[in-house]
Formats: sequence, structure tokens, C-alpha cells
Amino acid sequence: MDWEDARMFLTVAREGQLLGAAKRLGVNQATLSRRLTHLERNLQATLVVRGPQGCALTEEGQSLMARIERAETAMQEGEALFRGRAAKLSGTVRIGAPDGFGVQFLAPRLGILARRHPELRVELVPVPRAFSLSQREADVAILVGRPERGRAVAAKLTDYSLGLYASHRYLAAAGTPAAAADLKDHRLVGNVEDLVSAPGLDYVTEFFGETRPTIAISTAFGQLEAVRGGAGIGVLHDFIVGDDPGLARVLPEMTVTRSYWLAYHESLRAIHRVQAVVEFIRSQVAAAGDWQRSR
Amino acid sequence: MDWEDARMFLTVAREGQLLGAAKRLGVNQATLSRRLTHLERNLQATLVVRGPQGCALTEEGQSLMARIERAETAMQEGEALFRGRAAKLSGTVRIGAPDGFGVQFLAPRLGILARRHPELRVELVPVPRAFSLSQREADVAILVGRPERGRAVAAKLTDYSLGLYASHRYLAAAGTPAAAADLKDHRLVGNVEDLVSAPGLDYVTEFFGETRPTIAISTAFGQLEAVRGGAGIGVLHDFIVGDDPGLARVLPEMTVTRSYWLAYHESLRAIHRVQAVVEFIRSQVAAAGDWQRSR
DNA sequence: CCTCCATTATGCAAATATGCATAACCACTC
DNA sequence: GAGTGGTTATGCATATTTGCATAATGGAGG
Repeated sequence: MDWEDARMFLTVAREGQLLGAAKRLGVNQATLSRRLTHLERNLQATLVVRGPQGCALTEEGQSLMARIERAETAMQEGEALFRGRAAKLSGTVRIGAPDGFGVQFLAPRLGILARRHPELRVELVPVPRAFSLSQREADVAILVGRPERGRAVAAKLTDYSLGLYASHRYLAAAGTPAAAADLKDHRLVGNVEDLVSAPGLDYVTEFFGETRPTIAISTAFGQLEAVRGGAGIGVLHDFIVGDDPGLARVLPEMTVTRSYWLAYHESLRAIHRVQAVVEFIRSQVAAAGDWQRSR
Repeated sequence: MDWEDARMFLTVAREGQLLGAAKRLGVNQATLSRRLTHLERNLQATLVVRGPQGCALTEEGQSLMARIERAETAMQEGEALFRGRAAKLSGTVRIGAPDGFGVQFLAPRLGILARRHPELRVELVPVPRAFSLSQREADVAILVGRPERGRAVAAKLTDYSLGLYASHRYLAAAGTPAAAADLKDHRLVGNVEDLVSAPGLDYVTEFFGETRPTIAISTAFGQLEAVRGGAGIGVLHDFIVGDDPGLARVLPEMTVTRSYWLAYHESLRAIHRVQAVVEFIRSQVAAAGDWQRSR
């Protein structure tokens, strides 16, 4: 017995006519007639007597109706488990983001998201080194570079660039390098090799070559503060440095470009609250324009 | 929530993998994948975590499963109301038939039907004058002539003929008519005008013209017995008279042909026991061949 | 680390269901 | 008795679902 046929029969039984029941169910009257016929054939029973006067339930139809009503109760209870949450987008969405993007771009804007979707709860976490969307370590991930093939839905967000910076104080004391070859004579600030969380994040070697940084810090802001404090020359995100008066660009022709990608596991495609967050991030990035360059 | 989607999810939940569940449900694995996706989208929830290792139920999936199981119990109970009866053709079928066909042809053969379908109960009743299949006065009706337009499924069974007969004793006493014009000088046996149950049954006027029968009897066998008893000349079914040595054909060139039709209300098309009876009658008529002429 | 196997996901053609339009039906009213 | 209105049933074109074939995935074993 087709349970959808049964559900439709229940509405016919209550309505007393095919036309009215069809309207209530949002299907065509012809469809409902056929679904009912299908059910009667399957059960080898006449459930209703149809005519221009509508549909009268037979005794057999009465008996079946009682059972389907119990099924309906259970189904409605099951549906109720999800109803409120889907409509209100309630629930938690965990965003994994590299701290450059997460702290500098996203964190200041999460207030907008919170006001727009008061029923939503957002968690912002760093992207762990061996990140797995399939393990649900985050619902939405901001990644550097396109994620490898897998069950992820991915979309490029934006490009961004990094460059060499040092504090004025440091350069006054140590001199400003005139060429890349001069860098080996300087104190360098970079990230922790072992904790590089994505192939795209090993840009330090693109700037420093074989020279290993004297000071290795795992977070972008940690590196920023160290460079600002005069620790040495470091590779910083242009959009993070912005117009910071305490920092000077070093060897400006040395620049590297990366791109941020947004990804989430495909099984979350149907979850409205996840889609709301995805849409929000995308729209904010679009609205900011070339934000990492205009600063 | 689509109840068929829910029913399929239940099987996936139990089976732990799409492929096995699809086999159990008799659908393609691809179909099941889509049905599950459809359900998850509708509920805005992830019910299972899918992968090459199969499907693991989420907590939300567990909760929903419990409710669908209760719905399943109710649905199975509903189905059980019909299961045994459909399979065994149990129940009663009422056949309405003109007594010519009903008594002479059908009644002697009902033993075959009973042995073939022991769980079936058959009622043979006369076709009332204002017969209505839609009122379920009979499940299957044998009618003379094609039924008028309506919600009936109709099929022609066979042709049959009627002729004039009288007993030898009567003809010896009253003489044998040489032409139709001579009939007005004879005692005629016919049917009761007011009780003619179908247009096709008013054949008496085709034989007797304006002359009204002296003796009017409502049943074919009643007429037969009256004619056999020497009451006069009557219009009898050739297949009923057969080779009766007591009766002589009168004016053999005067013959009229009618046809028997089988009809039942279209709402009974799906009822197996009705179809079994319909098939039985048809096959018996076919097997008898031109039975009403070969006697 | 590579290969294999059993699983799920998806493009596309085929099969089926659906909606539209209209015929058929019956009860009611004039 | 004819006309009307509201119902159900059905042919056919269109929309949707399904199955097939195959790609993609991840775990197990060598």
C-alpha cells in the first residue's frame, strides 16, 4: 500500500468529495481520482462510492480511515521535530576560517548576521590543520585555495595578496633591504611549518626561499603584532595591515596572491541555516568589493 | 513530508545502507538516494550520514524513525484488513440474470465455479425491472441488449434466438397456423407487459403484433411450462426448449435474435472476486460455443 | 602506497505521473 | 422534460520520476 495514496484517501474521506480534497491537497482532481483508484486496486477493496454527489465512505473505507489517522498522528509528530527549526533557521552554524579572514573580515561583521537572523547561533573557529568537512568539524569552511576533490560544495570568494612588512623602528636600526638576497641578513617572522594548515599557506618559502624565519608564529595576528613590535620582517596580509602607520612595506615588488574559497559538505546543501550563512558571507564579500586592496 | 519518502527512509534506517534498502524496497538505488535527499530537504535536516561505508543514522534521524515506526504499525494494521480477502477472493458476488440465462445456463454451472473458487460465495438473483448497477443491486448483471450509457463496464456475451412453440397436443386440437395472420385465432402465451424489465425483452409484440397474449407469465420457465401444458402458442428461448420432445416449433421462419450482455459497475473493476466471476461467465459462454443453437 | 570492492551520486533516456481540457454523469430547478 | 451546475472520469501533452550506466568515494587488504 502506497502511503501517499493512503494519505490522500484520508483527505478524501474527510472532505467527502474528490474535488474539495484535491484542492486541500494541492493536487489536480484527476490525479486524486487516479491515486484513489490505485489504492483501491492495491487493496482489492472499494473504499468510497463515488458519484456526482461526491464520495461516500464504505464500511471498509471507514475501517481503513481509522488506521490511517493513527499513522497521520505519528507522522505529524515526526514532522513537528523539524518544523520550527527549519522555518526559523534556528540552530548553530560553525564556521571554520583562517584567522586572517575570520578575525579581520568576518568577526566584525557577525553582528550584522546576528541582527538579520536572531534565531541563528554562529560559531567561528580556526580551520584545523587536517580539516574535514565530511567529519563535520565545521559546517562552513573558509579555505585558502580550492579544496581538493570530495563531497564538498565549493565556491571562490575572493583573491587576496600578501607582502613583506617591517616596523619603522626595525628598519631604522637594521636597514631596508634593497633586494631579496638581502633578506638573509635580517630577522624574519613567519609561520610554524608544522602547523601550516593548507598547501596554499606555505607562502613564507615563496618570500624567504631556503632561509627559515627566526620567529615562527602560527597565527596571522600573532605575526602582525610581532612585526609591529620590531621583531623583524614578516609576510603579512595586505588587507590586515591596511593603513597601519607603524608598518612599512618592504620590497613592494615581492607579492604573492592567494584566494579564499568557501566550502561546505554537500549534505548540508538543503539546510536553510547553512545556506543563510553561506549567502551572508558571499554577499558581504561582494559588498566589500576589492576590500583587501582598497585599504 | 511525503509519506512514501518516510517509508523508504525507515527501510534505509533499518538496513544501514542505501543499496540493501533499495533491494528490499524493490526500487533502484539511485531512486532511493534521491527520495532520501528529497525527505531531508523537505524537513531541513540531515537524517543519515552517507558514505561508502553505508548510512549512519543521525540523532535527528533516530527521532524521526521512532515516529515513522508507529505510523508503519498503523498502516500495516490497515493493510491487514484487506490482505487475506484479496488474496483468497473471499466474499460474496451477486449475479443478476434474466431467468432464461440464469436458470438454464448459469445455475447448472455454478458448481464448477464453486469448486474452482471455494472461498467465493455466489448469489444468483433475477434482474429487477428498474435495475441499477450503481446502486449495487447486483455486482454482475446479465442484461438483454447493451446497457444504456452509464458507469458500467459492459461486454457482449452471446446472441440467442427465440421462436414460437406449442405442445403437440395443442396443435392437434387447434391446428397448426400456416401464417402469422393465423396467430390471432390461437391462444397465445407471453410475458407480463408491466414487468418487462428491459426494452429488449418486449419481443412478444414482434411475434404477436397487436394481439395481446391470453396468458401472460413473467418468467421464461413459467411460460415454458404453460406452453408444454397445452396452454397455447408461446415465444420461448430456443436454447431453453432444446430438444424437448413435447414441443413443436411453430412458424419456424418467425425468429427473433437478442443478445446477452454482461455488465458491472466500473468501481468493481479492481475487485478480484468480481473479475473472477466475470471471467468465469465469459469462459463458460465461450466454451459452450453456439450453445443456444446447437441443442 | 596501490589496488580492489562495495558503497553512494549523477547524467541521460525511458517510463510514469500529473495537469489540462473536456466528456460524462446525476441531482436540482424551472 | 430541458437546462444548469457541480461532480467524477479520461485522452493526451507535458512534467517529473525512475532505472541504467557509470563516475566518485573511502575503507580494507596486500
